[in-house]
Amino acid sequence: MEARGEGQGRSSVVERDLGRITLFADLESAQLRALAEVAVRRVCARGETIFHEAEPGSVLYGIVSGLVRVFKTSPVGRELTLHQFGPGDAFAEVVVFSGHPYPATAEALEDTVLVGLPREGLRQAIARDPDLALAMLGLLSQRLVVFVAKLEQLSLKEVPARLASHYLVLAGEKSRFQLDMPKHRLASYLGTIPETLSRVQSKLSDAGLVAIRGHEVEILDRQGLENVALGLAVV
Amino acid sequence: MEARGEGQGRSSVVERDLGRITLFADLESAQLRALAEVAVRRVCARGETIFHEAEPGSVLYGIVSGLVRVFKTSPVGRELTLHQFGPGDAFAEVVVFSGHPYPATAEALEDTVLVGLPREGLRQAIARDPDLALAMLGLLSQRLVVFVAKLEQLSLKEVPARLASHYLVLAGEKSRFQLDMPKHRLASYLGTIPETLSRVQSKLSDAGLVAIRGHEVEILDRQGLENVALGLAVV
DNA sequence: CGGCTGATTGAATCAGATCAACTGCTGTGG
DNA sequence: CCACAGCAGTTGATCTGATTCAATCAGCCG
Repeated sequence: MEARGEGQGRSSVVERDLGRITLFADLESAQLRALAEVAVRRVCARGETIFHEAEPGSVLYGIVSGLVRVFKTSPVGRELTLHQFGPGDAFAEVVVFSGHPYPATAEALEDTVLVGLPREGLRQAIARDPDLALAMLGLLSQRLVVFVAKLEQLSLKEVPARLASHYLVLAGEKSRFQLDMPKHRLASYLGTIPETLSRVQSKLSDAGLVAIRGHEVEILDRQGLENVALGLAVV
Repeated sequence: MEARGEGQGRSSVVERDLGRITLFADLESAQLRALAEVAVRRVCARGETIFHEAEPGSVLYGIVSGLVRVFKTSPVGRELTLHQFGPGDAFAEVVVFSGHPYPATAEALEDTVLVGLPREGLRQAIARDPDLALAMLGLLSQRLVVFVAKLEQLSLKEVPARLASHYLVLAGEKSRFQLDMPKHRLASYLGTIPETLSRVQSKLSDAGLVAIRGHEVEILDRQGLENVALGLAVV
């Protein structure tokens, strides 16, 4: 449970938490204090559901610490992971501006501390501060770009191409990196299932494009991997 | 070609056009006039490409009249239609706020009149007018909701379920309606190909759920169709 | 040492894509 | 007015990527 102290004490804790959210990092301290007035702290245990798909609600969350997964579930139990968020990230912006219920389910993957911002308080802050408005628009646009890429992958690319691009994104400039989630979740993130992911991973290894040991991946043939990612080469 | 008249004349034409875009419909006339100063009119012939995927750019478009399709193309030539937009709609908001190049290609399906708003002018208008900011946030959120639904459909539902939901959306309360695009484009919109769409459509007809004559669809068994849409029933 | 979860492998199956042929409609030009 | 080119749509036969089901294996922790 949270401290229930009134006024200054509670508020300044939340204010500090808010400052850690990227979206609010550049706010004037007066703005931040105003937001802190309406913000609520929420602590979730690992495994806890933060909100459920189709549940009506109007609060945007920022992650102070912890890890959160946002996903959709099919009637037959398969899952599609839409995002995995860490400290500093904000999510569920959509319910604040669209009036829709939560379009997906959010779950805490670790013990997680959140700051929640209810619709009205946030809308007022945005109305008062154009920079915050633009920052929020940037965040949503960013999200849209990611979704368009995901749609393209799901509809037009096969699993090897999706996995190859994912590796390339994670790798960036480097040639070795760590997978940031267990493989069954990576499968759900790529819109497939663990068995298929496993087979595809072997194929990429056998083709000499990557080497995998546990959660560590090394890129051996970047060009080849890019060709697979673009669908130009088969594995 | 467009009239090239300076000042009042040209500006007021654009101003009238801007007022027809839903996003700007509620703007004060002073705001509208300011926007009109930076807006450019653009006329596209049927079949013309408005912008191409990966092309750098920074202008948001509103549709004064005509019809526009936004889509992604795969290396092997398959297409995924992301949206079809008509008069009053705005599109390509993403490039204004994210700095990314256009994430998809836009094509005029009919002779089309557009108003284009370059990044800086629009950002200034938004900074000045909180209501416009909120309207824009609402639009982007709306878009995100649509994309999440599309992602779910592509990854978790099979083609019959996608087609059934599409019918239900188009139908609304009514039991008869017109398809708003030719079938090959509907296929691309649902993430499949014309042959498959054709077969699935027959299945829905054979199961007595719908009746189809040309572009007119009649819903015969709403409950049954909803079950298919949810993936609860097979056809 | 069990027992659990995550990961892998194999065999069978299936939805959807591909390839190819054919129908029907519409508009154009001889 | 008919012939025919051309595109939209349908239908059939086949192929294939991916899922399903089942069994096994590896690592980890109590």
